[in-house]
Amino acid sequence: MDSVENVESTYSGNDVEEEVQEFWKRQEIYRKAKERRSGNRAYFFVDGPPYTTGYIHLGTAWNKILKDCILRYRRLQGLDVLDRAGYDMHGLPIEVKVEHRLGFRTKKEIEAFGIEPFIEECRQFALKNKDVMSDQFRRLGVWLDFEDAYQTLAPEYIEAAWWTLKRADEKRVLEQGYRVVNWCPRCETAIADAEVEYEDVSDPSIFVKFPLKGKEDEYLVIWTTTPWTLPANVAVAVNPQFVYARVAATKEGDEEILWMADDLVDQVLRKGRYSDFRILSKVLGSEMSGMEYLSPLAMRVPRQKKIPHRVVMADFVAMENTGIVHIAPGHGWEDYVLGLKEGLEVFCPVDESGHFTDEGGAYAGRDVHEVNGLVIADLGDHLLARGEIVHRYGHCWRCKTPIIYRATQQWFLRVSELRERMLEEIERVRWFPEWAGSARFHDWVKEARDWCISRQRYWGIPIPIWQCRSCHSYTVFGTLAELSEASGTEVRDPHRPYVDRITVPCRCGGTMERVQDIFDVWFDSAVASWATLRFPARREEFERLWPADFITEGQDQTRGWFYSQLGASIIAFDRSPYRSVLMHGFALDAEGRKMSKSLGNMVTPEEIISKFGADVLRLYVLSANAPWDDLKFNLEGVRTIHRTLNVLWNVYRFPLPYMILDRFSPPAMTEGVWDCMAMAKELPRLPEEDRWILSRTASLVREVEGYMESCELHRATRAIMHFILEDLSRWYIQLIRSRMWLEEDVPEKGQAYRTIYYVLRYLALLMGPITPYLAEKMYMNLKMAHDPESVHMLDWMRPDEAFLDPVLEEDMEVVRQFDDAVAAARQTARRKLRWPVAECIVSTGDPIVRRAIARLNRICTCRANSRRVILADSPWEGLGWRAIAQMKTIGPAFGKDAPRVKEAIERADGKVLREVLAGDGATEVHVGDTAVRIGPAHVAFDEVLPEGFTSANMKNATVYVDARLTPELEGEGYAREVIRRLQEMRRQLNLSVEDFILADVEIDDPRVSSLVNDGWREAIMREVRARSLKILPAGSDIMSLSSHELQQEWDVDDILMRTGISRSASPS
RNA sequence: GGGCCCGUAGCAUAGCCAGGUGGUGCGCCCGGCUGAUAACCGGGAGGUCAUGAGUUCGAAUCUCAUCGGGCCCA
Repeated sequence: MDSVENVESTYSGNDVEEEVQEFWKRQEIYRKAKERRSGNRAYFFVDGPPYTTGYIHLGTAWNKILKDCILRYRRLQGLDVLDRAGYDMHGLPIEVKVEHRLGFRTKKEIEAFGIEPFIEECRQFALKNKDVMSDQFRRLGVWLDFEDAYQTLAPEYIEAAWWTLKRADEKRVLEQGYRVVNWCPRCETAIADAEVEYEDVSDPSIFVKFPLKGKEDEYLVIWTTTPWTLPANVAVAVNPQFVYARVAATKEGDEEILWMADDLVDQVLRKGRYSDFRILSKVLGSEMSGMEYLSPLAMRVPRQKKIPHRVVMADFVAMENTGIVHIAPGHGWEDYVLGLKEGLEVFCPVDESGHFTDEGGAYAGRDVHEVNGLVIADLGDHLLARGEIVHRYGHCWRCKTPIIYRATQQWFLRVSELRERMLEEIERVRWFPEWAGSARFHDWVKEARDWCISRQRYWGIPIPIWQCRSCHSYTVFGTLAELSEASGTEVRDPHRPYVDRITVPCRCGGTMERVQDIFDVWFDSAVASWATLRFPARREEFERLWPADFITEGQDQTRGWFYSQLGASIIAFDRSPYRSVLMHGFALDAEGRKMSKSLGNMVTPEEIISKFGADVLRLYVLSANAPWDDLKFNLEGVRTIHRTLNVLWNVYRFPLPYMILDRFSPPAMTEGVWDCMAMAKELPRLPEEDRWILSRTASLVREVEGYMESCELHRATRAIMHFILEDLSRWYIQLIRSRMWLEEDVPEKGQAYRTIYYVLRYLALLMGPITPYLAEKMYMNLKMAHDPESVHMLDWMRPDEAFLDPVLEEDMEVVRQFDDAVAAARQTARRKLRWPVAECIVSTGDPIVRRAIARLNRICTCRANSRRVILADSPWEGLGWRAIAQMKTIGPAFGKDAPRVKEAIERADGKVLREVLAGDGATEVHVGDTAVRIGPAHVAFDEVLPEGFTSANMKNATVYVDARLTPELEGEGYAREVIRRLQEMRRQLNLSVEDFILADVEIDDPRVSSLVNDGWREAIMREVRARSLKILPAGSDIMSLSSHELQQEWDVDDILMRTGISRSASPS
């Protein structure tokens, strides 16, 4: 494998990414990876289109990373993945941005500027941002088709929306109606429920007296936070179930009669500062039906004089405020519905811009917010109380203007009629997590209201309805061709204002013109699943692929894209447009708060990438938590991930120099193609640690597969990281280091090369979907000449069953615990790992521990740096015991002799006493001249370690370490101290692995010097690759030291050592 | 006010569905290793499992209520 190269000593995500990006681009890897799967079983993914506002935030990045990870995985599995990216490019947000840029504040300014130049500005804005965002996504390593992204502004896309509306009309769910809608007075348009954002605001909170018709000083008391809607009042509602009181209330000597809910009398009158009251009578709400009253604003709003105000029944009236609700069907949804039921007049004296019309009488021309104050003033004595209230109020999602409710003429889709079908379809979809569908989405759809799809704006898909000026009949055009044919005009660009100019002759002889409205922008993305297949212009792909196999978006899209798509799809095809959905969480800051510009806690993907690289960001967001939980961004967590990838980098580069030195070549099937099956053949001959890591690898692949199937990406990534850190870095690599250093060409070295090569190839494959750059970089260096060009072109391979060895994995786990226990026992003994010990005893009754320690004894001995590792029963017979008198039982039993019994017990040989008690159950001790009988209850025993031993516990066993030194052990200990210093100096001279040196050592202790020299000189020379070495007591040969290139002094456990080394000139 | 989700050491997370000794990582303290080396490893301290009540022999886990956070709605 002469292609393997050494790599930089530290992992730099950005360097790797730059190189890999360059490779992908030069070799057109993305195209090739797709082509490789072309024609295979299809996997149809639909990208939820981000809105083209120009920057991506952490949540957007997370969203695309999730998509990319899953799609890369599917592609490795051989599926032909349809991965067209998409962009949402119409709508109010862009209009608002462009308005800001042009300095406009009203629609009139836009009209004056001209719709044509205005929408062209919008188009340019969207197109530019689309490209910026695509570049940002690419940098994240996201492989979606950005070249051919679907764009909601494209004519073919617009056609899909038109076609869908035509279906709605055919199915008779399209309706034109006069209804109350959310209205933004700044944007002068209806907005959808989904476009309303709720924020806390302070509003007036007023209690108003409505005079009863034909009565003197008798009133119904209502409460409202929108005084400006009082000029449009036509009724009040009471709850038929509630008890209402007729109260005589006194204030400043005057008495008046007030009606309100009985339970609320106290608090209302307190607010109105009444000094006294008495209840005259009580009635049920239902009995108040039909009572008539007058508007207190009749003098200001002439229209009010003609309105027959009355009391109506409504179940939605709550026991709050006064229990009587002011009803203005022109300005409230519930009011409007109630009005329909009761046949109330819909009075709406407010225009598009939120100003009162002439019908508003004294308020004509005034803004609603201004009218709030005027109304309060005009109410005069009819104002019972006033205050301020902070409550949630709806605002326009784009311009943040408080919305108002207005009754207007709009186009609707009667979604409420489709509710049952939608609920049925939800159950057929596979949801991740399950409750996203069964609970959350289900509950939302259950409440679904009709969808107002018309907007009185410019930048959007024009509603393809042409209506006759004379007879008012209308036609919905489903395609551009239909429109061309009917109008005799070629449709170049189906946007406003171009399509507005097209007229169609009506059957009645009149002329049809397009209705002025454009679509709600949510309707654009609602048709994405077929628009992205270029339906209806093309049918073949639609027939073959639709509905989508998978989509994934944030939890906010429950009411957004999950919903709009389902609604549109039920209308168009009567079935769900997606088969499975992963609902992911929101990106929050480290405190769990929403990221927002105003809070200043935004974290941009760029800042993370520039510091750590895209792979680190990817692995972080994928592993930090379950996809459906909110992501609490934590920089420390990102750093930890970076460290993990650095460990992977070290693991990967560790064997490379040795492989290069030995000209290692992986087993090949045919010339230059790796034979991944070869490993299985030599499996029985491999050392245990190799078979173990191969088993772990096989287990890991299975584990990852399972987690990927259930979208548990956090578990998949954590399993991989655990493997890298625990199994590979902290264990396997440690076990095979010495095998890598072997000079001779021995079989176990080749086996180690082949094994680690195999593991790294698999790891690169597994990590392809997660860290596509690093995986590619590893693969580029490891692959053989005729292997697939890219790690992303490999086929998912599941290792042979034969590799799985659960017993071996279990045994190795025991050994790792043993290893930890030995380290702990050594720490107690203050015996460094470098120093050998004579013996480790594993005392246990557990058959698994016994099996493991026996079978993997070679590894135990080596890891423990012990001459022997042996098994012993539990408790270990080498232990001593100290008898401890149990005064709780001795006291009552022996009375005043107790202290002397205690003394006798503790004087006895604990070990003997214990054996006797265990055997006979009782024995005698001598107290003075008499012998007394004692039993097990009177004595407890403490372990006593033999001199020089320490111990530590592991699971189901105790490890005893004999840390006593012998001259032989001491010699090796010091020898290893010498080796370590000479190696350190080699490093300082920057020598490479194969260089030789000349070395000399002076030890300031004649005994130690001769111990090391006599037994270990040759071994030291071998280890440090020395051609010559003198080991002498201090002062014997200073000249030899001073001649060296590098000299150093060391303090080794209070013994002074001087060392000197030089490069050996002779070639190796 | 309603629906869904979340709350476990300084921080982040596992365990919860199927009740029985609360794991892990980072950080911190102490030590080790040194041919992966501006790395790596071991040990230790650190927890009212948000709060309160209930079910149970036994609750982080099941139930209810409350508090805090998130998304969505009214």
